[in-house]
Amino acid sequence: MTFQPVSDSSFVPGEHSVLRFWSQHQTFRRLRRKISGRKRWSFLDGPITANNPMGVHHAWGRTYKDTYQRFFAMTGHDQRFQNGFDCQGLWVEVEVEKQLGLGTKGAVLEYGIDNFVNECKRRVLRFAARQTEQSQRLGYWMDWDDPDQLRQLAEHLGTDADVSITTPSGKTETAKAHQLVERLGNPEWGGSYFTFSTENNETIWTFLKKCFERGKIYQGHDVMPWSGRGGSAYSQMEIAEGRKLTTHKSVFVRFPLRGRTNEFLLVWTTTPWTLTSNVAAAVNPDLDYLKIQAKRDSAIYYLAKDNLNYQRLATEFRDGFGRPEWKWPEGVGKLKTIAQIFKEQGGFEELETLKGSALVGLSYDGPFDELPAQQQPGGVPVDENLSHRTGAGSHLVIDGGRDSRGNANVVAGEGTGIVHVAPGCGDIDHKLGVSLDLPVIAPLREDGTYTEEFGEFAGREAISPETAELVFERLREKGLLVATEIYPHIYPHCWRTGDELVFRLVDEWFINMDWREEIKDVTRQITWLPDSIDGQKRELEWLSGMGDWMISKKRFWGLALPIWVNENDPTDFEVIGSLAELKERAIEGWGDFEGNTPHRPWIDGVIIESQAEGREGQRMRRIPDVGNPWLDAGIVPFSTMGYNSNREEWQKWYPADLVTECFPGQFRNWFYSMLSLSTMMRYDEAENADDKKPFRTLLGHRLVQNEHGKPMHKSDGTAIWFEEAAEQLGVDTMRWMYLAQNPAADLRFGTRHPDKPVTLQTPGGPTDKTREGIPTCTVTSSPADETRRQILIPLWNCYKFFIDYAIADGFVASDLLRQRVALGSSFNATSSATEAGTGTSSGVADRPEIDRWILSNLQSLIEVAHRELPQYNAPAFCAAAAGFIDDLSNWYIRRNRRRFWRTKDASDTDKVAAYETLYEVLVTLCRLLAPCIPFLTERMYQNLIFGRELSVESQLQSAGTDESSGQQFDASLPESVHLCDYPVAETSLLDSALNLRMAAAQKVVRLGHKLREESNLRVRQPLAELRFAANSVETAEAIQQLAEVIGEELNIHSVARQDNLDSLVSYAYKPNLKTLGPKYGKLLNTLRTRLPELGDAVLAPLRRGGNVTVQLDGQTVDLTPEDVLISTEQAAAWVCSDDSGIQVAISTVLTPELIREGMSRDFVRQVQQLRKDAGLNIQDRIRIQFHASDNSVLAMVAEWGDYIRGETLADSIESQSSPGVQTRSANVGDTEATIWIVQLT
RNA sequence: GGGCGUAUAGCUCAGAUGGUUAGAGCGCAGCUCUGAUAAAGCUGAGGUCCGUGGUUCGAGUCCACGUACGCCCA
Repeated sequence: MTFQPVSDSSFVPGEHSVLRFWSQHQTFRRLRRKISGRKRWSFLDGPITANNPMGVHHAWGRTYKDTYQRFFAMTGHDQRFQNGFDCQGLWVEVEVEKQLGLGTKGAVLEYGIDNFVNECKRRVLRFAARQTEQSQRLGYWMDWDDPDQLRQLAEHLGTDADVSITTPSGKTETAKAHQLVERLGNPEWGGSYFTFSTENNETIWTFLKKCFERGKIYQGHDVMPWSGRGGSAYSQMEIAEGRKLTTHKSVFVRFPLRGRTNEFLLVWTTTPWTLTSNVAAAVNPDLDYLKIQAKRDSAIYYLAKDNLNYQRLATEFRDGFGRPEWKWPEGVGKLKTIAQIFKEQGGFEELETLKGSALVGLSYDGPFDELPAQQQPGGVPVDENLSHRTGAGSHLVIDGGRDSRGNANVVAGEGTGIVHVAPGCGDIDHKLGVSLDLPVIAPLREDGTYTEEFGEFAGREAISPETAELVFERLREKGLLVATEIYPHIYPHCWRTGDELVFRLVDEWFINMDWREEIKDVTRQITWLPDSIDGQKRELEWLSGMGDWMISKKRFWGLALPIWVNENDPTDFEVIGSLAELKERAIEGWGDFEGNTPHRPWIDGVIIESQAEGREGQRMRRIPDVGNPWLDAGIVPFSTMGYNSNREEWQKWYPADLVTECFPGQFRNWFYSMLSLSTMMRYDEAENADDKKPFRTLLGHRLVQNEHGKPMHKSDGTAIWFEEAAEQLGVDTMRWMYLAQNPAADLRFGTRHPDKPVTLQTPGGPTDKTREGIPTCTVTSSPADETRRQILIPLWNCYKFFIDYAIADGFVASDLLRQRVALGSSFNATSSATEAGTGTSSGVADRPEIDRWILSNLQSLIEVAHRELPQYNAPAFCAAAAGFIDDLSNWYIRRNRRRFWRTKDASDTDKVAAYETLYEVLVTLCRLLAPCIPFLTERMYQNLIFGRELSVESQLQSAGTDESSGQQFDASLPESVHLCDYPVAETSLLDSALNLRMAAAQKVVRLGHKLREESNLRVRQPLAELRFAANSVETAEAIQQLAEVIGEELNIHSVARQDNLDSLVSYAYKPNLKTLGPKYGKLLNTLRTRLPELGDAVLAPLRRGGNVTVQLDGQTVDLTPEDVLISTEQAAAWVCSDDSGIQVAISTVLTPELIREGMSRDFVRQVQQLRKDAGLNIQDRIRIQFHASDNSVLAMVAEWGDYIRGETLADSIESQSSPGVQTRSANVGDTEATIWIVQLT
């Protein structure tokens, strides 16, 4: 077998050819066959939302997922390789609404829920196909569905046509599209799981049924953040994600006190529309309030004393609102103090101070008491229990009370200290109202407009500015308006549509989470990585503080919540646990439903009968709500592993060994939902919390940011699409970046330049826009450049170096050698091969020290891999691998180049040892790095083992023909690096003493380079002698053994060991504070100044390991060698330096001989550059011609001609009287010469 | 308002258990090396280790208070 020549790295086209290779050779399928039936390693994929194409932020987690799966496959673990798609929920609806131009819930109803839901399914299938293709480009090996088939299914959804598909497992299935779609991902078919599958939805029913059996499901009424256009309430977690800085027109309004003439409560609000629903006014009884009188109309106002001159939002005006992007809005003035507002209106006078408690109990006239809503007994909607009260009749000053932590709800500062309370419009307001039996006035319908009880406001949209203006207008007419202003604040917005949220009274369904302690116990059983972010603590904190879980949403596309309610009695409801149970209970509608998926609208028509005592036979109808999508994702540890369909199989894979996701947010989303659902699912099956955990280890990682550490946004074109990065940076590069990154820190990935469009060379040909039609743009990334420069290119060049010389030299890897390096030493076949020798003339033990050194380092790296990767610590492995590549490139190969250059000689065992060592290192390194950078390692492996180059060119040539034609491949060797076993360290090759020896030599070299630099002696100038001494015999011997290597590297003729450098250097002494401190305490300061003064005369014995006793300030001080730090200072004609016990001196004397030798090196160097510039091959021969006016050059050539010819493969060197045409003027020593070469054919 | 965390070179960050002249990578400047390298090596400039007190022979490190920023919760 011969190696194929290697050109430059061409990472991206190389990746394309590897993808083709894997596909043609079905490499992944073979891997699965190889590990089938082995011990299991269970990975559970967190579903990716199949609603948009992937960006680079998705690729981080997917790189972890792929790398660890590949690692565990190579270490012989069977796996499921199942990807997941998150399919249901509002995020899909929002996109589909946009796509169809449906702005409101009403528009959706008009379009038809069935059409709408089918469109949602189609969107999911199309983006699942898209993300599948993107994932494949990343090299992510999963049991993927055929993307084209997913698109085909999308096309046929909603039609009656039969569709045929071939499943990933190879089965052919024919049915209507929706019937195939609902079964995607089932164990018999294989492929990704889809959370819209019937299995997934039905398993959530199982969960909800268990909740119901434990009495945890209830219907609640609450004031919830609500989006009018979205027509939906929001959970706490969603609000936190949607906060934005905005401005509102806020208003100071006055409420006339009943029974007092011209006296008012001064009230302030940022939501004028809620004034229509005012019921009460809250004060803090402990706070001081002022009574002031306005000069203009002699009106008397009450307000909190501290608020009168309070600089409202002063810090925000200066510093913004807590995030960089939340600066004070331009064009909005600084806020006025209340005092200033009154001054501008004619001035005021302070009358008296009183406690808030003095105000409690006063009644007042509301601003909109004429509205029917204010007049309606029991409030809006009517509460029968409060039918004796109306809103208008309840206007009292109340105590604002305290929150759960004991803080007052009403505080001084912003506002007036008197808070307008509308229990139908606010969360705290609602709680207050409930506690005081105040009637609730809820003004808004689902679409965010006023109900009919609100007079002229009826039908108006609450959040529209016109509504606010109408409120101001009416207040003005009534003489209640004091002032308005533009007020910036952080306000909740819909996290998807960006609309402002309002607070609205709604009926929703909840899970009572009073079993949180059970979940916390389960949480404690799990390993949370990385350590530094305290994931377990964060999760426990969330679980401690979380409220009940609102699981319903008044939407269309999602889990059909299996809650059936008695049409006559809303308190009579039941949760159905399976479709079988539903079928049994159904009295109406089952026939129409059967054959459809359990989604709206099809399931909505199924009616069952109540079995409640006294209600038997009454009709029950499903609530129209759909479920919270985190239920969909949280159930996957059960649904995807066959909990309901094949319990035995499920037990094999549960719990998962690993889940990994981007963690900000997931503590209250996916992690939370999985923990909760698993705890409930297992409550009646397992005793110990440990048996309930859905996964053993969680690996979280932070966010991908742009290069400046700022978030990337789709909206401003700074978010990088996956293919933009993949085709410009290369996915091996990206993968290394992700893997080497500390998962606890944001990754500053790179920058997209929206103003610089670029054509991408994709595997499918050139393209200048994404599939969605977005122009593709230039992406720059300095971490990617760095990764390529420091890792991938050096690795590639090590490989190219080997191949170049192996070809030039005719080195052929023997079958035995190939077997040994490809199969690894854990195989019997190989160990015998090792014993029998590998066709080489030397075993490892006989190879030079530097060969054994790199092989020893290789074994260390293997050990690091086996230690770190099972602990999911890729950064530690990557760091070690980077160090190894650096050692290989900048020390091993750099120091050994000459061994490869030597002319051909079959008996040159040292040269063979060099080739075999480098060959073994390269192949083993490929196997080690294969899980991390699967493309590059595959290309290298194919050539190193099979002499097959996966280049673009060879792909083009072989297109249409059998790729392997003309090549014989050894079937006994793994066909792909990914079918190899992961390397196991050969402990007999580990030699830590050797590592220390080499480290000492490298230290000497570093010192030598430093000395040359300091004394301005370039390396090409040979020097006569280096002397060294060390503080231990071992170190000195180590350096001595590597003296030749050191001399070569430093270009110094003699490297000589000395007992000491006394004759060349003087010594400086310093106390070692660390050892002396504890012994002498306060004497240390004296010691510090006096000890160096004692000098070599007194302290010399310390250098030879002896002790010294001295008198200082009348105290006896015993010094051991450890107590003193010794450094060197230089003497004449030598320069010296030292580092951790090693001392080095270099002779700086330049003799004429040395100078001529240096000139010869310069001369060679110039010729080599000429060879390179002329593009000569390494074995091409030349003739050298030169012209020099200085005789010293001629003298040098006369002396060193043989050397120059040997180094440069020159047949002759000829001095010319004048410069030639193509010449190079070059410095040779201190003089100049012009040199040119002629190639010999 | 509560809890947690962070503050070290122009940028990004290391700096168990207190110890002498506080490091690395990137960037910058210079030098060197190169028959694999888009490289690499070396040297240099660049630091009130957020501030103030304290403990100690000795504090970037431990303690207290303050300041700024981040995250979580309310």
